[in-house]
Amino acid sequence: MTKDRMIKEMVLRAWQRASEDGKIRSKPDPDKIVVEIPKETVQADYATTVAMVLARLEGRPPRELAQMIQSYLQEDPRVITERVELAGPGYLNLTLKPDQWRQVLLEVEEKGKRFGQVEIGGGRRVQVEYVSANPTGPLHVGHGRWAAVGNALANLLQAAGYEVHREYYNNDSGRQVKLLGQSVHARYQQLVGNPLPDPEDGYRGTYVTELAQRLKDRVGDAYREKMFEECLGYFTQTALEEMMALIRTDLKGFGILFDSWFSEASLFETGAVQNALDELRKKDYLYEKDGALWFRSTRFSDDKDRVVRKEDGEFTYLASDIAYHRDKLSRGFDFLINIWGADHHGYIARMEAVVLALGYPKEKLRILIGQLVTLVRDGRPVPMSKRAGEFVTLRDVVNEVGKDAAVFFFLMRRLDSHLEFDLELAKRQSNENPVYYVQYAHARLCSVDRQAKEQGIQVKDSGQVQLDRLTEPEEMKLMKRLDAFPKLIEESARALEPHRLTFYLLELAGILHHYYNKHRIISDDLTLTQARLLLVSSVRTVMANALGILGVSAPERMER
RNA sequence: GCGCCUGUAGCUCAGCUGGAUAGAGCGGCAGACUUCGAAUCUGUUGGCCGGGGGUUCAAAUCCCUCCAGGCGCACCA
Repeated sequence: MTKDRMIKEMVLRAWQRASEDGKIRSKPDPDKIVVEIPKETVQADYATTVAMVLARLEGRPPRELAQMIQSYLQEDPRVITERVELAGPGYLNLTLKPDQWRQVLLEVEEKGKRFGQVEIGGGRRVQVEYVSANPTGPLHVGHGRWAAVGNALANLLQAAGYEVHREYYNNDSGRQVKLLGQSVHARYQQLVGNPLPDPEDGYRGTYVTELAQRLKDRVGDAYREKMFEECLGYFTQTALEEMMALIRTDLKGFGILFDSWFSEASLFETGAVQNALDELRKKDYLYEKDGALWFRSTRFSDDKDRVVRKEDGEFTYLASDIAYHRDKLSRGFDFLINIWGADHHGYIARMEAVVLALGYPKEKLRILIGQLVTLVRDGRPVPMSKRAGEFVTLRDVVNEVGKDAAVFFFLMRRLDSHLEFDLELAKRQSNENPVYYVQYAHARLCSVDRQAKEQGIQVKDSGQVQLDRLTEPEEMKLMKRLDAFPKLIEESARALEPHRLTFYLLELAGILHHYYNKHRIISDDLTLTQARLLLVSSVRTVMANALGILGVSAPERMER
């Protein structure tokens, strides 16, 4: 049980007994008890506002009630507190006995990699769909953000006791893919000496030429002078495969793995699109108008109805998206998470309509919208023009700043906050760079460990270590932060906000560096040394666990 | 015009499921290596939490409104 829960139950017992003794009229209500960690200027571990709440219920001054609750808290038979103080307008500030905090070291030692894992998921199954970039161009920086966030979120949910499935939805069908094939076809012709112009609105980046070059390497000039229509299938299919291979390679280089890759084209091949539309038709959610087929999404509070099959007989992407989500929903997940870029937020309403139309509660689908990324170099935004095909790719960024820095930077902001990515900062090897700051802390502790081994210091079994030798304020601070880790996992998972872990890591690293500079871990005092080695070993474990969830490596030494 | 996101220190941002005198990093200024790794640390500087109204014992946090920026508003993906 987490400490704040223990405190909460203490408060509840106090309320209960006050009520039984007739000191107050109101019956204990756990929902009304708030236990929180007070701000740092307050010298206490926990604070509760229960007296202020009671003041309202009882119509009496909060401080008077606080005093009364305080006396009950002090009488509590299961004493884990050292002090209970009354402060401000009616706060009760509780300070735990130091030994309560020291226990966390034994727990970290015992659980190791599993320390921090919680069971709020209860084995429920969640699917996270992220990146899902169109295979018509390389991944750009924004995709990097969704990749980092999606991966970290999946890891986080796993740590919180969910069973997680990661999926990439591949839009390998439709006009855009064909256009890619055509663009590659044109560049291919140019490469083999047939000056065919690029198609109107075609893809123009240098990657198109690269794809054409690969194709040429494979088939020579076999398709020279052939019109696109004659070899449409070959060019489109090959371009698509090459593009997907590039995307997979980039993601792998970024440390992102998926459990499955779902093909949009397969939805047409298996008849899934037709089946999905049939279901909607049966429910009277489809109708014909102006030669097109419409989904009655306004029935579910969308702004307007949406076309699923165009006048020319082609299906819109919405048709396959309906089929895709129907498929996902049918797989029995407890809920689905989609991570989309801000440029797609206009589709939320219609997707929610789809979920409802298919007969599922809206809560089955949680769409997270990520705001866009601005790259900054030397204090100036890096211009990105997709039109000219001159955007900075994810690969460029990873090559420049490294995988760990990129992932960490993508996770340094709340998802719905715009992200300014400073390339120079991400590369800097100093304390200004947050990712190095954290990794260095971990490496430093590994170094201490090596040092201890070299000096032949006997590492005792954690149960044998004299924990009460740990008395410095910095040591208490470290143990308190370690203790907070499982709760952090729980809250971050609940809020679907992996970025909280980066802030936690920065804070923990800060306390550690401070501690390291002020106190020597290895000294002549053997029992103290052993206690401190256990402490820093726990810090190291927790840092590694948190970094692991983020998808950032925890190096044992830093390259110098 | 409508919708979503954002607006907090010079800069980049936490805090937003309401709680005490609003935090961090960077920058600026002044310091610390004979030390287990100085890729580190210490001190200091810095705020009408975009403006206005409301709800509450209590508002950066919730509601309304206005202003500013980003992104959307397709029979494109």
